[in-house]
Amino acid sequence: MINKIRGLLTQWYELNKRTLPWRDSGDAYRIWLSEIILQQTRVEQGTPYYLAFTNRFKTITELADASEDEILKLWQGLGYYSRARNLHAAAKQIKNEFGGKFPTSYESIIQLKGVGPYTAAAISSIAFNEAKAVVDGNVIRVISRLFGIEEAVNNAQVQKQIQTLADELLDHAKPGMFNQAMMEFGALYCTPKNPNCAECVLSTFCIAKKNNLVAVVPFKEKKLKRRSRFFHFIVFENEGKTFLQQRGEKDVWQGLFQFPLIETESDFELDSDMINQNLNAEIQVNKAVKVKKHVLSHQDLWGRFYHVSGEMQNVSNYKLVSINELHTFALPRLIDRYLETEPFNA
DNA sequence: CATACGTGGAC
DNA sequence: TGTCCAAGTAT
Repeated sequence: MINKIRGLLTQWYELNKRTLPWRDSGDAYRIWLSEIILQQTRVEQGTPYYLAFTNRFKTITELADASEDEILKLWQGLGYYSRARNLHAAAKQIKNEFGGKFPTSYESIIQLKGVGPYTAAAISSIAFNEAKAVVDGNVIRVISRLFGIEEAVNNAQVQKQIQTLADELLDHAKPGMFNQAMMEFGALYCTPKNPNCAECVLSTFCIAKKNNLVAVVPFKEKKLKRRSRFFHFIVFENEGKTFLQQRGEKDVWQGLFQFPLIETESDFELDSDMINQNLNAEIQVNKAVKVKKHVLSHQDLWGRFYHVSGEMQNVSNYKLVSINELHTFALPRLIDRYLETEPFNA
C-alpha cells in the first residue's frame, strides 16, 4: 500500500510539476535561497525576489560580502525580515566556517542561521540526496487526509506521528524528488480549500475522503486572539525633504525605517496640538489619510497618515532625508501603500 | 511550548 | 469584511 501510494505520487509529480527557476538546478546555493524565501510564502510572491537575489548575487561569497542594507532593500515588501538578516548571517557562516562551500549534510546545514528542521531536510534531500523527509504545511495536509488523522495537527504527539509517516513514505532512492512531489501535490491538488479530489490519484486510498472529512482535516486547535493597533505616521514635507526614524529591535518591522510615529490604543484622528506635543515640534496638519488595515495572524494594524508642514528642525532621533531617496530605505508595506496614492510619487 | 514575525490571495 | 493560511524559525 505504501509502495503503491509512493509510485502514484511520483508518477503524478512527473506529469504535473511546475517549472520553477530553482527546480532541478542541483545548486545548493539556489535551493537554499529559494527555501528561505518560500518559508510561509507562496511561490508567486517569492519568485520575483528569488530572481532579484540570484541576479545580484551569483555566489554565496558575493552575498556574504554585501551590506545588510542592500540585502534588506532587496527583501523589501516580502515580510518576515529576520529571514533576510539570517540569510546574510548564514552566507557569512558558509564563507568563514565552511570555506565558502555549502555544507553537504543535514546535521551541518541545520547549523546555519534561519535553517530549521524543514529547510535542512529540504536542502539536504534536494541538493545532496540525503534521505530526510520534509514536513511542511503541505505534507501535514496530505498525510493527515491520506491517513485520516482527526486529532489536532498542532499537537506535538500528532506532529511526531506525521513525521514518522512521512519518513515511511519517503522514497529513499530519490528523496529530493519525492519531497518535492509531496509538497507540489499539497500545493496544487490537496489544497486547504476545495481540494481536487475528483482528479486525485490517491483518492481511493484517502481515509479522510472515505469518511467524508476532507473539509475538516487537518484540524487545528484554537485560534489566536488578535490585537488591534493604531499607527499615526507624521509625513513632514518641506522643500523636497522629510523625516524618517528607524524602528527598534523588538516588535514588528524591526530596524526598518518609517515616518515619525505616534501609536494609540484606540482609533481616532490626532489634531495638531497632540502631534506637536508628542514630537516637540511646531507643525500644522494639512491632510489626514486613513489606510486600510494590515492583517497579521496576531495583530490588526491600522495606519493614519498626516501630511504636515511647519518647523521640525529640533526633533531629535529623526533623520532628515530627501524625498527622492526615500525608496532607498526599507519601508513597511503600510507606508508603501500610502506612498502609492499620496504626494511622494516622483 | 506558546508566541512573534509580514504579506497577499482566496473565499 | 472577516478569516484562514502559505515550501517555518527563533526565542
